[in-house]
Amino acid sequence: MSNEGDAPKPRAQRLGVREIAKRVGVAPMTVSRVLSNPDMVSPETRARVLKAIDQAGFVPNRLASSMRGSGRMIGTVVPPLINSGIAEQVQGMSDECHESGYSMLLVQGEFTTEAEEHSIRTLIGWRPAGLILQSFVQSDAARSLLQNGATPVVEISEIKGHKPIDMVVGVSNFETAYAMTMHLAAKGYKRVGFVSTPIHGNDRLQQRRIGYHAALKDLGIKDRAGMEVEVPLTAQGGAEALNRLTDRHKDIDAIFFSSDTLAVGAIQECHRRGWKIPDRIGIAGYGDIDLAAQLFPPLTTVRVDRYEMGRRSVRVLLSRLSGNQKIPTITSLGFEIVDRDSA
Amino acid sequence: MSNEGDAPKPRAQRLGVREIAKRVGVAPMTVSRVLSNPDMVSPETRARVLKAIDQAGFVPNRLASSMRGSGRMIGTVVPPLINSGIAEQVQGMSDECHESGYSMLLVQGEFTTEAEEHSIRTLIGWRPAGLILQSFVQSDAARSLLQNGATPVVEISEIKGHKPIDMVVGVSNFETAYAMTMHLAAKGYKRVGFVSTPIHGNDRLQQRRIGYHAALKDLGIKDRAGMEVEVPLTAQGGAEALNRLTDRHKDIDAIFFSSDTLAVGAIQECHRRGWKIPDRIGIAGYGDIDLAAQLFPPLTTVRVDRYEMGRRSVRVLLSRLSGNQKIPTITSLGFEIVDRDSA
DNA sequence: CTGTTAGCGCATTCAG
DNA sequence: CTGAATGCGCTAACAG
Repeated sequence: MSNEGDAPKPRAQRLGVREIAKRVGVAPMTVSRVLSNPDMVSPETRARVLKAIDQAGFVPNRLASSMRGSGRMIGTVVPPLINSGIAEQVQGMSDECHESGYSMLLVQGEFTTEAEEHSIRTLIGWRPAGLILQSFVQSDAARSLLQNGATPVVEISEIKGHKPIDMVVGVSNFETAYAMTMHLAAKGYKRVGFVSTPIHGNDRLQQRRIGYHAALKDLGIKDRAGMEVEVPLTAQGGAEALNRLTDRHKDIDAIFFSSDTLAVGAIQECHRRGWKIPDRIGIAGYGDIDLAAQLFPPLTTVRVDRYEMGRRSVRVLLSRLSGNQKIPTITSLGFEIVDRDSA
Repeated sequence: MSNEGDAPKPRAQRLGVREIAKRVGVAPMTVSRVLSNPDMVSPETRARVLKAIDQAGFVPNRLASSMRGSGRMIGTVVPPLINSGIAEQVQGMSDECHESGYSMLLVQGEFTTEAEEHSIRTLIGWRPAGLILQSFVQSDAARSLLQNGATPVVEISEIKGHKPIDMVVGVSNFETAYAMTMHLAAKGYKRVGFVSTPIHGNDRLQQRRIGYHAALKDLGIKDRAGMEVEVPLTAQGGAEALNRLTDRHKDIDAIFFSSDTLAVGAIQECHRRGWKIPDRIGIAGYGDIDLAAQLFPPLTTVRVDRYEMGRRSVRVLLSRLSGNQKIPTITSLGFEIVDRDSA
């Protein structure tokens, strides 16, 4: 029933290091070395192996390599990509990964405890060399998953008051919002509203809100009810926020939006109403998206280099992977208040 | 030197199906079954295994599973995410993957032959269950990589005149551009310019351009020199295109932008100049991004459901993976000319 | 329903 | 510089 003795074991000639080795007349190990440590192989042998690989159209199996410890994959969980400026970060991460020969496993997660934990489990299942998280790790289950494992973790997160799991890259959202609120005050605005997208579970937004309040307090401005709203992350959300806020308080003179997308929507709404910006109302955003400078009127906003944040997070991770333990646990990128015409 | 006889083989108790099995007192295979075919295991055994897994915080190694043939990873190569509407597609793909228990390996590629080939090689190295490509596969090397392999491939691509590698999901960019050009003509515009982002290597953009020309021809409008420009995919690019086109031809009365991002930029430029839209010039976009409807004035554009395209491509792929061979090779999604006020 | 055997393709030893 | 043996963790395939 089984073919042991005579049949030449007709196993389909699967294309692998073994097969290539056979064709060239060397040991599989030699082929493997050509792939990962070319210098350990003599130039001639190497050339012959390379040629065979090319002719066969052989693409080494990365899964197998990874199982032996040298995985070149990094996993990341990010918030929804649309309208959020996250796309820039992902681009930065992707570029940096690519240049270093890493692949990127991407999971999108919402800001809920269960979703977060599930995403992290999924990623860990693939035994990535490292993890980059943009969700605020809340659940204890998730934290312990991460801390037990030997997988390095970079959180792209709020810098302030955060107990890092491992490494953190980010900006102080508190500072940025504080700075923008102060900036608006310095420009003469007295009654500044604040608009955010859903804050729950997002430490960055939370800190922006706190920064806004801290600035008001330091300015000696009393909190008034109804100066804040929460809307979906869409241009329409921005318009809606403008409407709600200005309905409640006719005297509101500026609004600080926690996202440029929102601010852009609000500005369109002002055009629709025939309101002059910044005369009738000042509008400030957050993120400095591509459109911000081009907008009419140009948008005053907080510039955070999202692309660089993405790149940096990967770099920090890879640096740790290459055995460098001298890496600071926290990397804070700068920010800039970009003063344009909208406020 | 080696411990064979007496030493209890002190292999670090790695956490794996084996270890879990030992703790529960079953065979590794049973644990494996609990993981992938729970129904094949008796409820009690299953419960005990699940409990042990949970207590140990065990996350099964997906690399190992994948090597045995049941990989749940799909690979994708996409153009740059920023400003392109690709983010929506990625979101759709991600959501659909997630719901089906798949993970997504993401590679960003530029539209060059080498980059494309490199990206595809990288992806194939991970032996994904399937591939979704948004680059126009040009190089023969890449095509053969794809065709030899047994990996199902979905191309999100132009529908028209495309020789598919395997499956195709997309819209007819030709038709969309043709329809929009006709639409503009029907609204009375006589001299319509065309603006695109760099077209080279991007079959979708190529087809939009061809569609535009075909419509002009059918309308009996002669091609005039200088009615087209190519600019970077930024709002500023859109403004620049407007400037260049209106400098060349004072009498141009509408511009069809191959991307909403461009159109938005152009509209801002009009505001800056004090030009009324659509009186002084009509502006049409492509994509119907979130902002389009909210813009002042609202943007006339081509609506293509990018999110759905992403979802659909994954669904088509998974359907093929589950053995369904009756899948049509081409899936064409619809489009819609959204007539708003900007043209 | 459960267990046994065998091996996916590569790379880490260690020995030439 | 090259090779042989061994196993990463899991799951088909086949018994029982």
